[in-house]
Order: sequence, then structure tokens, then C-alpha cells
Amino acid sequence: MASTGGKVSAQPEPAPGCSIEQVERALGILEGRWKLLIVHHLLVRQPRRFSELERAIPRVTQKMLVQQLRALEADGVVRRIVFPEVPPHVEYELTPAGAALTPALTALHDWAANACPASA
Amino acid sequence: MASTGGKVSAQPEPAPGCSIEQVERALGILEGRWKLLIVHHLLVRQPRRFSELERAIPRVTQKMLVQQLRALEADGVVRRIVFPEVPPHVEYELTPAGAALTPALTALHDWAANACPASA
DNA sequence: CAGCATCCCCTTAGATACTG
DNA sequence: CAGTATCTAAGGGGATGCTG
Repeated sequence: MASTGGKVSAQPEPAPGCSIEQVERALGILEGRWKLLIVHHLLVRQPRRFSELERAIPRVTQKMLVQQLRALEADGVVRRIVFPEVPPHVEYELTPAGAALTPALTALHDWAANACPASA
Repeated sequence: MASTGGKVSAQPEPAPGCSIEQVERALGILEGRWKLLIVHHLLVRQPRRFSELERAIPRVTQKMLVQQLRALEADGVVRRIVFPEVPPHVEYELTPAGAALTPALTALHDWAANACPASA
């Protein structure tokens, strides 16, 4: 519904309580301290093995990484590919829905680099 | 559509490991169940009184709203304007940094409406 | 390698009551 | 109206150890 009001300046009422529900659901999916970071790293390079993600996000614990990854998988953002080998080999990649987060992540990244108050 | 370009395909290297720090800081600022929702509502209409925000986000408690608002204020995303009157009158508006979140919010909103798996 | 299980702590967030 | 104060329950998240 980004097209409803077009711009988001000082319009009277572009969209009061319309798709707030959707936004909330989307935020719910992306909620969590590591989710966006995981998606970010998968956007940077895909697919990634579990241990690669672990290394990419040093401060995350295995437990959290597994947990958030499962949540993202359950929400259809990430796909888990298991290679039936020994030793175990698992790769993660984004679903089309996950890849569609690119503009959002890019915009966020842009904000972080340019407008974010903590970018100093 | 997203204002960022709409290229969702296979980007080789949007941003390797460069400003991950910045992204993390930005995510930290926006972290929390209500922050993005608050910013969203302020983007829709500005300024807003405390009670307006309360009504716009029914499931938030006063405590949480105050808390998240303060955090956003401390992070330079939101500005708090107090009118020295009786009864008390406080308005909230976005700082330029906060307003700069528009593209990100729009992209997120777009994702929520179109690509988010839970948008069905 | 990729995970699961367990223990435990500390923060978060909800409800409620009170105030300038 | 716009908060503050307090109490409490829930669970997020860390550390460690074990397994297929």
C-alpha cells in the first residue's frame, strides 16, 4: 500500500488503520535481535552454512541462531537445505519472500550510514 | 513500489562486512516491539499528542509507549515538545533523522503488503 | 558439523495505582 | 492529559554439555 498516499509528508490521513495489521505482522516476523542481521548476511551472500552464519554474527549464540533461523524458516523467509552426508551439511538461503526484503534492508542500511543519529 | 530501486535479483555484494556495525546500531535504535510502529504513525501524521499515539497503537501500554518514546527521543529520532499549559500538552514529532526513515518504512510496508509470507 | 537439552539469570513487558 | 511508581510473571537469551 505504499501507493495509497504516495508520499508520507504532512498529509491529513493517508491511511489511518488500514494495513497496520500487515505491518505489525511483518514486524513480528522480523522481530528479534538477530533476524534482520541474518537476513542481511544472507542477502550479502547466499547460500550460507550454519557455521558461516555463526562466524558472520559473532555475538550470537548457537541456540539463538538456531532458534531465529527456525523462526524465519517457519515464516517462509528462509529455506533450510540439508545435505544427507557425514559430516552434516546444512545450508540456508532466502526464499523469494526473504529476498524481497532487499529494498527494505538497503533503505535501512542507507539510513544507518547517512541519517542514523548514531552513525557519527 | 519500493523507492530504493526495486532490484531484488542477485546482487553480488551490496555491502560485504563493511558497515555491519552501523547496521547493528541502527537496528538497535529501531529495536523494540513498538518503535517502528510509533515512527510509522508519526510519518503518517505529525505531530501527535501522547494520547493520539496511545489510541493509534491500542495494544501498547502507557508504560511501554513512554519508554519507547523516550528511547527514540534519546536516539534523536523523535522530538518531544512540551506545552507549558494546564492540562498538560505534549506533542511528538520526528526529527530529520526520524523522517529519513521514510524509505525504509515504505519498503517494509511494501514488503508487508506484497511479499511478506503472512500477508495472506 | 549442526544441532538439541538443560539450567539459570536477568531483562522485558503487562497490570494496577497514584500524581502534577 | 501525560505521565511516574511498583510489583510480578513470562520468557528471552547466555553457558555448558551431549549427540547423530
